[in-house]
Amino acid sequence: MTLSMIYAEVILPLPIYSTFTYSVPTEMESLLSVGSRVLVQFGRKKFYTAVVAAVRPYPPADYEVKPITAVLDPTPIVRFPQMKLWEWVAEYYLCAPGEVMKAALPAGLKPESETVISLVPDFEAPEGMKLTERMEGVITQLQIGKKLRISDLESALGISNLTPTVSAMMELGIIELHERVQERYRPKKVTIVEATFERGDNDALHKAMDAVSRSVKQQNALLAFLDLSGWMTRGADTRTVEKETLLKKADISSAILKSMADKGIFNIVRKSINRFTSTGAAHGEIILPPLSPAQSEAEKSLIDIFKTKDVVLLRGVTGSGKTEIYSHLMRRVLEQGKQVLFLVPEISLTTQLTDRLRRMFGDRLLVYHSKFSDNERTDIYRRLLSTNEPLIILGARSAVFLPFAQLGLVIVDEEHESSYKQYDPAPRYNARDTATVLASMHGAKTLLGSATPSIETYYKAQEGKYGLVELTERFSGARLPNVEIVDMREQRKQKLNSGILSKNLKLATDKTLASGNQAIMFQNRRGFAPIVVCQVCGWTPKCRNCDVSLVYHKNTQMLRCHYCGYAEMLPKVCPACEENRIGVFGYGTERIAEDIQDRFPQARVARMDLDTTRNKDAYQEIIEKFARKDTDILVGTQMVSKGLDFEHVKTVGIISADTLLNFPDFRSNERAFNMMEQVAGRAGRKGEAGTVFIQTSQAENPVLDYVRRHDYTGFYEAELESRRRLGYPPFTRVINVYLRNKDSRMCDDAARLLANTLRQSLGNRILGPEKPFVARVSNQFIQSIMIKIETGASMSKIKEFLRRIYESLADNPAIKTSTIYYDVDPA
DNA sequence: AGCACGCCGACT
DNA sequence: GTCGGCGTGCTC
Repeated sequence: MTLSMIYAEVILPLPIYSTFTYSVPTEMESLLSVGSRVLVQFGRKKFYTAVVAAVRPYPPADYEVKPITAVLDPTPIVRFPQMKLWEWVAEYYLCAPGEVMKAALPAGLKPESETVISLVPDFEAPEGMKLTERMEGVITQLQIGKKLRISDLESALGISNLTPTVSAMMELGIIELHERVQERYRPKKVTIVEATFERGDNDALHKAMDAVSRSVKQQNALLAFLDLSGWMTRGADTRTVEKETLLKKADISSAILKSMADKGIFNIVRKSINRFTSTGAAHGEIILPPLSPAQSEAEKSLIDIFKTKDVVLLRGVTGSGKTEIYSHLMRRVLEQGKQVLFLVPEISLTTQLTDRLRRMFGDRLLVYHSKFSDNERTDIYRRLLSTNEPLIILGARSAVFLPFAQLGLVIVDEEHESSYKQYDPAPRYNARDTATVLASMHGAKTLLGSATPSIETYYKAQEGKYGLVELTERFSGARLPNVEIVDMREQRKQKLNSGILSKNLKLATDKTLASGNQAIMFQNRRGFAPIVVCQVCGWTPKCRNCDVSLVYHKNTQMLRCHYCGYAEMLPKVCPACEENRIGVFGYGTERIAEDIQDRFPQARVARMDLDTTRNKDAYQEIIEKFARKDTDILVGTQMVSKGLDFEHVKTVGIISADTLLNFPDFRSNERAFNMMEQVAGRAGRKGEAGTVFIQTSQAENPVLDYVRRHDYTGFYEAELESRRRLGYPPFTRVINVYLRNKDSRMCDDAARLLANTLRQSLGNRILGPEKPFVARVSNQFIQSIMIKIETGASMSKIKEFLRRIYESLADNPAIKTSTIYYDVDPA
């Protein structure tokens, strides 16, 4: 060990609350810095990709270190402000740095080693060596498969733990192990068609023309090629066209190109797209539709307020045209040569929005979300890493972790959306709040947009911490929908309703359909019937893994758990009493769609929920069909409430508001108000106002009246007062502590002990423990404790405090066997 | 998270 | 007696 040796502290993609130190071999020193990706051996055999968090000139005092195996990239893959953001997330959301790393990097940048097993080439068994049945099995498999992972062997042999067998066989010298590190990322390859002659070589071109004169298809191909390559118009470097594009344009098969290649007109080559260099995207003027006077005034105020505030809330009623304002701001930022992060909830990343932005910003727009393949995400990551050019990144939650070079603006649309909060797995971060931190690290501004801002955000705006701009009118004179609260108790008493439909909603829908318009029916529950019960003995089916009732799905005749996905057949007779009297009650979207079809036999009814949008394009298809007016009535869950623009929707029915209003947590009112206001916003976005019918059996609930009057501020004030009284956010910060144990008793004990200990120092800031709504998931029992902390308290002190408490209890068997995790600022 | 090590019950 | 299950602790 030389004196000049340096040491790297690295983050491993594991849920471990510390970094690990490795020595840096001298030949790697110049290649490595903070943010570098390295390969390290961790434990006896595993290799992981790690990221260098710090470099130090001295070794750790109390243990030996291993050397770094390899530096994986010539330059760091985590930029400096990004690394700062990782640290902030780990600190604030009480999670391990490795968990942040996992969320932040696309899988293509995190190769892991896998152990593969093979037979020792010329192994000869000594006389009388007896092998176990398992060993024989392993040998047979390896003779077929040559090199296999342990997990492959386990699944092939149907055995769960082969490790001891494998070690024994190693001892005997029958098999050997290898570590195989695989970079999963494959650069994208395209097939290119290239002219064999130079541009300007007209002789050659004419020769080619002659050569194809006897085939119409080949002529088409050549003409299409000249057109696509801009042969006559563009610069001299245009000798190539993507094969795929050419085939489409000329409407030919690849056999045609093949024969032209044989004639020596084209070369056909496979080539990996070089995306590590700039594509020279940012050229040309950005043309945007002009803003209305109200929008343009809002834009002016935004720019003005940004001079003094880093974060501004834009509250604009649905249909007030926030997207146009965003576009104009984004253009300004691009023109300053800076980048924009445009965050939207996952579900809003439909082509409706992407297409619109694409038309405005062309290839200055990059889209990033979880439906993309990992290779595509890795591409975008590397692309950003390699460039400083002004770009807009439109993305869902995880886009906050991309390697921005110089961010000028962050926009968080629908900032109140709870899907910005990740719950499982860790890091349990809120992308909206993380994005404002990211912006401040870049010295950039943040714009939060919503029609119904979260209570926390609006409070900060009221307090002057954030700026505030409000748009109270809908764009182009559209009016806010009328809202009618329908008391279903009254309907039933007077027998006005037909099943789930009140008379009011039924009549309005009839009228809407008759006038050639459309309706949306909302129900916040999927499946056919959420309640299944034996009418003789009261038996009801439960999930075998989770503590919830199963929901009946009619089209598959299955009972499903909506938490873990477990499914079983609906039994013919009750398993408890063997009577044939199992009844199904309540309404999910599946049943509502069926009912609606019965009531409006002439209407074309479609359903949109998790079950009908499982495959990749289904969501898009349902929306497009509805937009084309090929569907008259759309029945769906909250999916129908998200940013869809349909001008012919005249009637919206909220089939039952009751389930929305009865959630047992402090955000229940807020969620209900937002949800109903969003759904209502789907009605009458152009021209005359639509009507929204809210059916409920608690018509007197004040939340409904605020929705009826579209009175956000009234709702806000009432809700804020109740939060103040009960000590909930924004007056405190909530941290939920969860304990998980596979033994129900142990779980209870550990939770009680932890809660009592916390209570000793924090008193009535501690609530619980209690069983969460779903108290058992995947065979693990869960308990939760709520901590309400003063808003000013420092996170590092809280973290330290929780760690101390845990240490003091670590010897307790119930605590020791429980998994404890935290959810900071739960959604 | 893996993975090794060490302690207990059900089989040749 | 051994094989193979599972609980516990460590990894730079």
